[in-house]
Amino acid sequence: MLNMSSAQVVDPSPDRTARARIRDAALHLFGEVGFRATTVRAIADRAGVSAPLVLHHFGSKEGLRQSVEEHLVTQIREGKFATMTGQLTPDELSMRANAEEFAPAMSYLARALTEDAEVGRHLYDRLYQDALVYLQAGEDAGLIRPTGHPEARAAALLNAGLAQTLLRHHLERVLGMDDQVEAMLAIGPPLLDLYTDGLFTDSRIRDAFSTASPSEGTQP
Amino acid sequence: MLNMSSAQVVDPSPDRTARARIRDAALHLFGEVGFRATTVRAIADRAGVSAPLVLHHFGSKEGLRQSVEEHLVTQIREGKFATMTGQLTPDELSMRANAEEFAPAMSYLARALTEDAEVGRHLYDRLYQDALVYLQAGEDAGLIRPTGHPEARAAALLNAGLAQTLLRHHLERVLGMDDQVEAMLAIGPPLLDLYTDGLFTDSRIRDAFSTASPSEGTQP
DNA sequence: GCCCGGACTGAACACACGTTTAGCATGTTG
DNA sequence: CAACATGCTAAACGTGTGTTCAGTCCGGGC
Repeated sequence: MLNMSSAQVVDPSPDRTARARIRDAALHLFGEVGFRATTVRAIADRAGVSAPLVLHHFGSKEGLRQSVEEHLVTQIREGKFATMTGQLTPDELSMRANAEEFAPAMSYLARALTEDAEVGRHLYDRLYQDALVYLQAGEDAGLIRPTGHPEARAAALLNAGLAQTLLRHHLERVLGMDDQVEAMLAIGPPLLDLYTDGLFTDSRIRDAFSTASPSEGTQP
Repeated sequence: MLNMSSAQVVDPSPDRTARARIRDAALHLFGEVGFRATTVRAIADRAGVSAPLVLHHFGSKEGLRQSVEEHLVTQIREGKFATMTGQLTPDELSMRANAEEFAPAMSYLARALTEDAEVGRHLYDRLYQDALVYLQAGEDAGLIRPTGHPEARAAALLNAGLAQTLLRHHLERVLGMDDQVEAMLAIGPPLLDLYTDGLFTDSRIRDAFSTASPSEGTQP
């Protein structure tokens, strides 16, 4: 908010239509600092246009948000953003490319997930359905253990995956990593170990919970 | 924001000092809708006082936030909020009591964790240290599996636990639960199974990742 | 009684910001 | 050429909101 007026006019391709530049600028700023903290003038500055032009094209700041979100919803439908749940990882290079390309959208969606925005619900529901069928397919193929609570398991695992994106800044900080990709790579092995062997050495802890009360929680 | 002026003046104990009522009202509203979206007048209404009195006691809206956060930091130091990472669960009744008592603070801190607020870093660092020593103690006691990446594992598990709080609204929605405690109880068993047996039936998936590249990620 | 300081209020101020208005180019159509 | 639409801007307007001002009430010390 301080030197918002002096925001650099990033014009990677100055020939693109002003309307597109405005929408990109809005996505970037909304994702970075949030909708309310972003001023129409800051969006205009970043897109290299005047403030009234923003409203000329989108009617209002709220209309601009809706346009941004509609664009995101189509991308959600196309199955992008699956990487938010923990990288599917072809290789590090493509991870970096993906992270860079979708960083603004990811920031926006991360924000939308923790507030109760329509687009956040949309994304979560999609990822949840994906997780359900993915886990079921793994079960059918004999790769994933069966469970008596498929919905709860899918949701819990989805949350665990999303958390690595939502809390990426903290992850980088405590692990001393320089960027998100590095941090994601660092937690890969321990997560694979967790998913393969579990965390406990035996069933004593689970037994303790199941005898104490018929259903219970867990620890870090 | 609509009928913010008609916010009910919740006065559970009208004898408490105005200063305390103001701080409570601020914590509640900041946690509910965020700092920027909360007006000084709304805080004053909720506390049953006038807007200038808020500033008389705390200097400015920003000063009020700092006062709120200082109060939270002392509570963090006292080790409250450990339940954010997945309930330690004495029993359902105390879970509900705890959830109710700390709901406003939890909302505030959940928000602080996903933005990059000072108090959020403070909380995360504390929980991370707790997780590290907790897991190490479990290892020493022979209950937790050893790992070659204790920091990364602790951070990843901490995130997974926190996610259940950060994404509680989505969890409730997709599982059709009525409140957070119910949802937490629902994911307890699958998480215990995950921690006890793992998710995969054998090590094929991990092997595939370790042969493909020396370090890699995961799926929902 | 008098004074002083602190809690407290209604009214007003100042600024930020979304939005509106009026107008200027430029290109296209009749 | 006239008429008009389109993309765009500078300037101004109106409102919401943090903050300040001036003053009231009240309790305690002298």
